[in-house]
Amino acid sequence: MLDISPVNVPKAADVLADILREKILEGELDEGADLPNERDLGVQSGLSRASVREALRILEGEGLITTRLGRNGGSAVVRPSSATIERSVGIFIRGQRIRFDAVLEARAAIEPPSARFAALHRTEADLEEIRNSHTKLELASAAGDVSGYVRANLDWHVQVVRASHNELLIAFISAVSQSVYVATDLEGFNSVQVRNAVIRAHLRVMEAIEAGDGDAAARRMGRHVAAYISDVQQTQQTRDGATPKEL
Amino acid sequence: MLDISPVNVPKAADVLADILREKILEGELDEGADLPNERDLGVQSGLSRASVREALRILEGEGLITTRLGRNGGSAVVRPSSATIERSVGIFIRGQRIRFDAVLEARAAIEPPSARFAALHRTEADLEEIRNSHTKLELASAAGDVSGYVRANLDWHVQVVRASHNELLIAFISAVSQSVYVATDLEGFNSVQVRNAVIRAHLRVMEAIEAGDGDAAARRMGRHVAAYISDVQQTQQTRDGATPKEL
DNA sequence: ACCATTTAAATGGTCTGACACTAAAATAGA
DNA sequence: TCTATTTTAGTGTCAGACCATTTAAATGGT
Repeated sequence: MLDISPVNVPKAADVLADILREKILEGELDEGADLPNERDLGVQSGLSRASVREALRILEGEGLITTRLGRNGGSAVVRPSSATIERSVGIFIRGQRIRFDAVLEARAAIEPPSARFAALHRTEADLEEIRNSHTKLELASAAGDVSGYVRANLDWHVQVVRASHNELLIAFISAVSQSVYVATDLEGFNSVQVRNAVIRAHLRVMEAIEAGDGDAAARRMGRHVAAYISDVQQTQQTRDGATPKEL
Repeated sequence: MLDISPVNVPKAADVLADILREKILEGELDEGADLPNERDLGVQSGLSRASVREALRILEGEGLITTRLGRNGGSAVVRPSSATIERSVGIFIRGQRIRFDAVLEARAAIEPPSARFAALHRTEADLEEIRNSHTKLELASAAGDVSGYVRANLDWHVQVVRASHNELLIAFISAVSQSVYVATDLEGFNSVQVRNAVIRAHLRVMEAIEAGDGDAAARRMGRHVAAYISDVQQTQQTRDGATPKEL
């Protein structure tokens, strides 16, 4: 007797989405190119408009197209940005109940090597951005604006990684930072000592990046994030005992 | 006169998807829970079945639900896995034309600290998995099966990161490895010397992980990936001149 | 009573056709 | 020429039907 393995029946919308995705990623449709309107796509593909719409919605979810309303509307190809990664990482963290510690650990893993690359590849414009973020940080700290301080802090770290000019690391750090921000307990950073220590650490890292000293940048960033993590952990323990924090 | 900024009109499907997503991530609907069928969801939400389906398709794309056909079918909540991250990273790399160098650089950044965590957190089962992967690597290398060798090599690296027990780092490395594999030039590993050097490096890393020596694991892994990258770059240069490789 | 077979129900997948809404372009009016 | 209006090309949404698939229930044979 014939032994047929379970045949996979792909859905019409998936098939169309696969075809269009490949055309986009292959470069046959480059950025800004308009796709045919939904009715035409239906006629061309032999599918109903409903299926075509589902396919387009898939691609939109993947960040490959945007769809505009009204005359001259329709779907146009866009470059997938790190936003897609950030979204999926955010969902992953929340959905898997990744422990906050693990998120910080990932940050601690990525940032020192990123700082090294930043020291090696940074441009003058990059330094400018990093200094700007640091200035905001100092201002917020002096003003006692804890929320602004936390935001500026995260932004500084993202800017440093940006200077590495490695788009993947930038995307990862952005994704992780997003989640760090929503979970960071603002009260933990009310201490002036902690804030001042952070500022001093940032200055040392910036010096190394400016000097193009990759080893020093990585080493100092490593110490800085390690100190940050132990601060966070201490704050958590004094506040709510041994309860492991979840996102 | 009143000055109203352009109001954002969310689409029906997006609104419903937002609501359901929040219920899922909040834990109100936990893993395995069945959503109402599409018709009921339509009645409950006051939307048409088409809009409901679009909402469900969004959630499916985010890896939050799966949908089964037939009687007792329907949509059920699932835990978002790293597969979602892998997909978005893959699309990002291809869509942004991230240079192969940058992908390798990201790997080089993530793996050494991951190896450190692996040394600190690995279990006996982890060691077993790593050793298994390494055995496959040696067999493929001895048999001259270059494709199998490359696959086993990537698998070994993923297993090491797995031993770190940090789900985020695992997801990142899996995502990146996926892309490394499809872009790896097999011919670069035709050299027996290169393959043997890799095997020796793996052995040294494994020793450190087994011994729980985080510093050594990170250091050795760092040297290993650096050597790997310079091998790849040399192969590329001797073959096709200065053409930068894209994914 | 037990097992194999057939039937029916539940549910997602797809199609058709219509109308509503939006935003840009064409047109008309001053 | 400039502004207000109308047209129009497109997506957004809906309603309803039918198809396809899976499984539970009914049926029947032993």
